[in-house]
Amino acid sequence: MSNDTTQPITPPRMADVAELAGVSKMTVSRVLAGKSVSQKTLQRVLEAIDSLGYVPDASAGTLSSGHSEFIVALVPSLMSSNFADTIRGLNDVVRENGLCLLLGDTGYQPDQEALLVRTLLRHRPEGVMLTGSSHLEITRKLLRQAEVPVVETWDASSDPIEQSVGFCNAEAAAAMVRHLHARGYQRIGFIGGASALDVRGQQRRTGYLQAVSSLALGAPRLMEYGESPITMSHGGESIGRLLDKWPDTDAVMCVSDLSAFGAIMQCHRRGLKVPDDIAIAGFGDFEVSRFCTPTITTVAVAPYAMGRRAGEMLLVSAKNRREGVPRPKQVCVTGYQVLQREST
Amino acid sequence: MSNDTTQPITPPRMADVAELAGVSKMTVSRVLAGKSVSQKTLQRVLEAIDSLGYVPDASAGTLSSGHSEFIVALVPSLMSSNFADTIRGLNDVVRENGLCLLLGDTGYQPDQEALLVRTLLRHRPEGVMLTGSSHLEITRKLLRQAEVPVVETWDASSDPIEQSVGFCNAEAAAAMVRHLHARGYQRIGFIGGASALDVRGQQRRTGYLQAVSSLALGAPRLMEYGESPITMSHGGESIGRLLDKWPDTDAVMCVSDLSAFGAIMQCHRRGLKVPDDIAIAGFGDFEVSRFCTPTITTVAVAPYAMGRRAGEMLLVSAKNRREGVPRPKQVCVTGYQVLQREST
DNA sequence: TTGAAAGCGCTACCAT
DNA sequence: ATGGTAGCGCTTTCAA
Repeated sequence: MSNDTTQPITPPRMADVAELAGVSKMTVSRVLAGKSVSQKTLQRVLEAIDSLGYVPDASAGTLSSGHSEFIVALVPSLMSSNFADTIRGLNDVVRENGLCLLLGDTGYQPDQEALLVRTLLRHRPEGVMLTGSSHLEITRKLLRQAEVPVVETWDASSDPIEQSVGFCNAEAAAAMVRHLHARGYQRIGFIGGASALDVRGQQRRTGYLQAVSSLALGAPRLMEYGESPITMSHGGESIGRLLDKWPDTDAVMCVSDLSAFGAIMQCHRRGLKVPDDIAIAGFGDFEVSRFCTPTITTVAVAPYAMGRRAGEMLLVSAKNRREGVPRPKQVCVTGYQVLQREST
Repeated sequence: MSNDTTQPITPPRMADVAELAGVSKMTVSRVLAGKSVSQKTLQRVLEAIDSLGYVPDASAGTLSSGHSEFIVALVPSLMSSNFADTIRGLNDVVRENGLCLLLGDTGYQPDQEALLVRTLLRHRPEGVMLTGSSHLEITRKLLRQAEVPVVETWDASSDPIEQSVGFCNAEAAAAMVRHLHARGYQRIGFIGGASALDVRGQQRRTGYLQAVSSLALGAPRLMEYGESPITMSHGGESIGRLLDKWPDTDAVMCVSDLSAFGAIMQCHRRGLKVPDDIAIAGFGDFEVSRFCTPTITTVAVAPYAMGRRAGEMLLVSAKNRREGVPRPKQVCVTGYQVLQREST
């Protein structure tokens, strides 16, 4: 009968490895850190680690060294493939450098963001990636006091907390309006969410309004409806409302490809041809916009690249902090591109 | 001229708070843990915390208490909205209970999974969520040795490492084939990825093969092509190949709604009507399948619910571990449902 | 190349 | 209700 005790068995510690290998803890520590030890010692230590199944305790290491090897990332929503791509880019860089990702989902709630920042700062991350440039003052204060490297993404902020990587959402949306106008459309509407918390959506709306105004396209045709995150169902409902209100609309730009797709499907059901009866454009270059019929004219941004860049900026900044090098504010403006496809 | 020094300022520690409040560290610790202290003391401590901007150090707490308050989650891909939903469900539960999510992306690579497990185990998580039930022996061993609560998701494993929550992918796929057959389709094909590493995709293929065999539908029409994660482009290319090989196919089931969508769009381009000329079904009930034209017949699973359930199981298991209560193996089978829509 | 000692910031435990 | 003491398991620093 085997001794099947259930009481907590403490996992092996570094001292156990040291004893088994016949060396001191320090030597084991050096092996783990990849520092130079003699060939023979290395061998013995590795064997001991292996035979004990030793896994170093990160909290002890962090406490002692002052380096957590954590990067925190906060996104408004885990559901959007756009933010997921940014996380993926960040994670790739983070993993390549042996760090870990601590993820938080703010649900587009600034107070939730503040709460997450406060909670996650306890782990003394080496860097924090935020989404957008709009944050509560308490959030900024917590970050400032922690002196932690911060990079804001998805928005080319003019006054970042520290660094930012992104584009101007208003400008990109305006570019789409100008593009539609250049193709001959005159009565251009906009479909977006009703939530003021979706700052990037609001910025795109602002860009639309500015472009409509400067092109003298008449009164704006603004349909704001539904909560973020914007989904496909959003587009179907919104286009109906917009056309009810302004039946002679000849083109619509949507705050997201997802709602553009929903809008197109709804038009088809209503017997409207896209783009012959009405043109519909999206934003974000989601996968669906490349594969649906008609393919959707959109604005490509670079979510994955933003994530990677954010990771790189964070790592440089973390290094500078360790070395006491000053960290100037920095804005990295990424490009966007209007992609003309079949829907306009 | 302000004293703009760049040298690292150590953040306030608990002792600083204690001193300012005129109490001992222990009292501060109790306040933070929400334990009972006198009203007056509480007030003073909270004020001190606030005025210093004190943020407790999690690594010190973890080292001392033995509790990390981390939950680790490993997914094959951050891009799939299905896995993102599971993460969201898990994260919601995790956050509701004040813990943090450590996220890892295995890229469908078992060795990457093992590496992540090894790395993340250093943080002594209170629980680990894995995707699928197929893992390297080293992964299982690391997890077993750590005695950490583990739950595998997306697969009703008959022999879980500890717990599992999911459904039988083969059975669900077979149910779809039977559904198609019941609607009168006879020459049913299957489109999936070519990668053996996508275990759930392979299981669905197995289910297809079993159903085709038991229904005596003749030789299987199997098109395996492309790498995971399966995307929309996958479906377009695969359907072409499948129809080239077996032109009289009357129905196709795809390993994912995304490839089903791609396949349908490709059919439209070829002038084939769906479902009149060919029926196409998907798997997973992605958003696109509810909104495209025709809407796509699919198998709904419950990604978000699986994530939540996994989180709950993990927390219970973590509590049991703390209290020395034995943790029996446990399999939670979640449902699936064939949704008949327009595409079949 | 290796080792011994000190201590990182917190919590458990036992006093008072 | 509150405080003192003793570590948690590592890395840093200095010495050999």
